[in-house]
Amino acid sequence: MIRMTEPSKITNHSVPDHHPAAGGIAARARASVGPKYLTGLNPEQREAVESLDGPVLVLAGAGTGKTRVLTTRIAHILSQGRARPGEILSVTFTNKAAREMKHRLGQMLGQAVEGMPWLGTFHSIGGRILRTHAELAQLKSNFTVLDVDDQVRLLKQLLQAENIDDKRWPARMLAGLIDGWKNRGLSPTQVPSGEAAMFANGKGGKLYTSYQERLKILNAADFGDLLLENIRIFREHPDILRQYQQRFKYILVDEYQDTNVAQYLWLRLLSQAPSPKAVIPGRLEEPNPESGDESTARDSTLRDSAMGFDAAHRPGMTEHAAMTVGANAPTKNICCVGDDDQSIYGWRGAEVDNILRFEHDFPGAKVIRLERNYRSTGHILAAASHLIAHNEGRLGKTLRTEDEDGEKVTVTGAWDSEEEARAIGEEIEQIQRMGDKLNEVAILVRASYQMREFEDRFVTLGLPYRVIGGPRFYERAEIRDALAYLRVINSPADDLAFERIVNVPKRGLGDATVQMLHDHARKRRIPLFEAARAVVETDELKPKARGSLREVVTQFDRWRAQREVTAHTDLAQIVLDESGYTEMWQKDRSADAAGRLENLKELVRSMEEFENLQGFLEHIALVMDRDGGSEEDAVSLMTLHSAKGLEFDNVFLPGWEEGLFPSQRTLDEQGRAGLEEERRLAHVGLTRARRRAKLYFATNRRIHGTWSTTIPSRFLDELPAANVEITESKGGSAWGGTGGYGASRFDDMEAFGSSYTTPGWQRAQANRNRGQGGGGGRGSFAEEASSFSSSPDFGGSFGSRRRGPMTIEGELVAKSTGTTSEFALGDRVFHQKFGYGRVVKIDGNKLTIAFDKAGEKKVVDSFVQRA
DNA sequence: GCTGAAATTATTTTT
DNA sequence: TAATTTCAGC
Repeated sequence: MIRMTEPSKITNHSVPDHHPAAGGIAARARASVGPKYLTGLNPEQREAVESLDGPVLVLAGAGTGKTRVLTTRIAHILSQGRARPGEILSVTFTNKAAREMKHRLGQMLGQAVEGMPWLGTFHSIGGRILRTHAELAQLKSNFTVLDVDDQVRLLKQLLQAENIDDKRWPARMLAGLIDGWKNRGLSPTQVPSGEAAMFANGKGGKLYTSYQERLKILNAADFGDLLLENIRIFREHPDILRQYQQRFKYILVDEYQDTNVAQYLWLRLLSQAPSPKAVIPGRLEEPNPESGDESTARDSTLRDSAMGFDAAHRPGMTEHAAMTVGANAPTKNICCVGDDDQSIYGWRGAEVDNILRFEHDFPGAKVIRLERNYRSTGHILAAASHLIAHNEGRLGKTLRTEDEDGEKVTVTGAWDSEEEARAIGEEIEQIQRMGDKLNEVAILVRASYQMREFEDRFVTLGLPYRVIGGPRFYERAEIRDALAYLRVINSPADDLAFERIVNVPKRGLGDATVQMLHDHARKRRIPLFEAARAVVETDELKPKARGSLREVVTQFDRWRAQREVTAHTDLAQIVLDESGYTEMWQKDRSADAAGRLENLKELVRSMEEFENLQGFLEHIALVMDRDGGSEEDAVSLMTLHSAKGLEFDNVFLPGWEEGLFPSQRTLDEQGRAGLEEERRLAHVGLTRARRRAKLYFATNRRIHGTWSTTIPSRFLDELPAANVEITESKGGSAWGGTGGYGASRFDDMEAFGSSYTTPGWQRAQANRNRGQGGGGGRGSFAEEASSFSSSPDFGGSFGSRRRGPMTIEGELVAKSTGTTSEFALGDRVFHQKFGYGRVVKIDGNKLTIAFDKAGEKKVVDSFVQRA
C-alpha cells in the first residue's frame, strides 16, 4: 500500500507546489505549461482529463486513446489534490481492463497503485460492498459467489421440487430469465407480472422468489446479486448510501455503453451528491422543463419501477429509501467513457440507451468527443466509418486519422469455408515472409464454430496459433471440482459444492444416494454434509455406499482439522491427492488430461497470492480469468466479441455472409436493433486493424452438418467502394468461372437500397443455379471444389492474378523436404491438441495420423512426439 | 451405479 | 457434422 497523503509528491508536474484548495485556479494557470502527464494529449483528450467538475461523457471512438484519458484523469485528480486514492471509484467491466488501468496508472505515477482500493470491476466492487454489509442482505460476509453452473443446478432442484417438467421449461432458460431481471435491477417483487408468468405457466415469479431464498440459506450470491443487493441496501439504508456518496468524490466508468440497467442504477445512486434532500416519492426524475420528449417515457417507466419507486407502497420498504434516491439531487463528478458504436453486448443486458441518454440522465453533462484515431490507416478507418454510418441509433462520431491511406480493405470470395481457411492461411504465410510477426495477425470470427476450420488448416500448415477466449480458467471442470472441495472444507453448508464432488472421483455414490441425502437434509433442515454424517450412522444405505460416504465425511473432517495447522496451499495439494482427484486425471488417457493436471497445479500456485483459504475463495470467482498466454509468436484466433479492446497490424475477417454475419438469429430475435448491433460488431472488427483488414465470404458453408449456399453479407455492400479492393480467392472457384466481378461491385451501390438488387445477390443467384447442377448433397460442395482446384487446367484458365503459379490442394504445398520423417508407419504418437494416434501415412514431413479421439488428420511431424 | 447407445441441438459470453 | 445429454440395459 502506498500512501498518498501528499498528492503533489507523486506527480511529475513542473509547477512545484500548490494548495489543494486552489486546484482549479492552479490548473488553469498551468494550462500552457502543464504537468508532464498532460503533454502529448490532444486538445480533446486534455479537455476530458481536465474537466473535473460535474458529469462528463467522453465519447471515445475506437483507437482514440480512451484508456489513456481515464488513467491520466485519475493522475490529474490526485495531483491536483482533489481527492485521495481511496476517494476515487473507478469501474471497469473486466479484470483485464482493471489490471491494465492499474498498470498504466502505476507507470504514470511512478509506483505501484495498491493505493487505489476502489479501482476494479463492477462485480468485484459490488461484492466488496456487499461483504461489508452482508447481514443486511441476509448473508454472512463469507458468502460464496455462485457461477452459472451452480445457478443452473440449484434451479434444477427447485424445478424438481415444484414438479415442473424441466424438458418443457429448462433450468437454463429460467437462469437466463432471472439473470435478465437482475440485469434490469428487478427483485422478485418488481418483475412485471406478465413476464413472471411467462415461465412454467405462471410459476416464474415464484421460482425467482424461492431461488433467492435458497441462496440465502446456502449463504450464496450470484453475479447479479453483487449489484442488485447493493442497490437494495443503498435504497433501504440511506445512511449507508450517504457514507459511500461522501467517500467517492470522483467516479470514473469505463465502457459505459456496456452497462446494464442495474449498473446504471448503482452508478446513479452513488453519483448523487450526499444530500438528504427529500423529493416526492414516486418519481425518479423531476419533470424536465425543456424536454417534453415522449421517447423517454417508456424508459422512465422501466427505470422507475426498477428503482422501486413504487417501493413506498410495499412492505419492508421505507419512504426514506425512496426519497434519498430521488431525482434532482445534484450530481457529483462522474465521468463515463464509452463508445456507442462499440456496444456489442446488448444480448447480455447492456443498454445502449444508457449512453444515448447520458445527457438526459445527468443534467448539465459535458460531452466530449474523441475522434482522432491513432490506430488505423485511412482506408480502414474510412471503411469502418462508412459502415457504421448505416446505423440510426447513434450519437454520431466521425473518426479521422492523420495516418496515410495505406492498403485498401480487401474483400475476397471463396467457394466454401475450407477454401476460405486455405486462402487465409496462405496470406498469413505471405505476411510472415514479408517479415511481419504472427503476433500481429488475428482472425476474428463471428461464431466460435468457425474457428475449427482454421485450426485444422493451421495444424496442417504447421502455423502456430492460439485461441483467445473460450472457457475461462475458473470455468474449467477440474478447477471447479477442486474449488468445490475447498468450498466444502471452508463452509460445510455449501450443498452445491458438496453435491458436485461427492462422487468425483467415482465412489459409487450416485443419484440415489444423493437423493436420499437430500430427503434427509430437508427433513431435518440441515446441510447435505451433516445429513451425510448422520446417514452413515444408520443402515439406510447399502454397505458399499455407506462405506464410501463415511470415508468422505472422515476425510473432510480430517482436512478441516488440518486447516488449522497447514498452509492453505499445502492443504489444497493434500486434498487433491488424498481425495483421489489428482489420480483420477493421471489415469485418464485423453489428450487434455495433462493440461488439466497442469491447471490444477496452476490453481494451487495462484493460491499463494492470498492470505488464507477464506480470502482465496472470496475472490476467486470474481478475479480469476484466463491464464496469460505464452509469449510465442503465433496467430490469434478469436471471436469478434473477445477482440474488443485489442489491435493488430493484420486482421482477417472471414464469414461475412448473410445469416452468419449478420447472424440470422439476432435478426430474428432483435430485429432492427439486432442488425445494428451486428453492424457495430462489424465496425469493431474493422477497427481492430492497424495496417491491413481483409474480409472474406464463402459461397457455401456447412451449417450443422448440411451444406447451404450463402450470399455475401449486406455489410459488404455497405462498404465504400473507394476504400475497398475486391480480390479473387486463389482458384477463383467461388464464381464458377464467370469471373464477373471487379471494380463495378460497388459502383451503383447508392442506387439500390435493397440487397436483392445488389451485385452480390445476383452473383449468388448465378452460383446457386450452378451449384444445383452439381447435386448439392452432403459434402458435395467441398468435393467439387477440390476436384476443380486440383485440375491444372482450371488453375490455368482462372488462375490467380495476385499470386504466382497456382498451388493446388494445400496439403501438397508443403515442400517435401526429401528428408525422411523420423516416424514410421504405425508409430504411436501424441499430439498436443488431438491426443494419441497412429501414423497411417507419411509424406515427407507431413504425417497422416489416425487419432483415437479426433479422427484422421494431416499434421506436420514436428507437432507430434512418440507416445 | 455405471456404461455405451440413441437422441438432441446447435451464436456471441466482460463477471 | 459433432458434441453434449439423456436413457436403457447390464
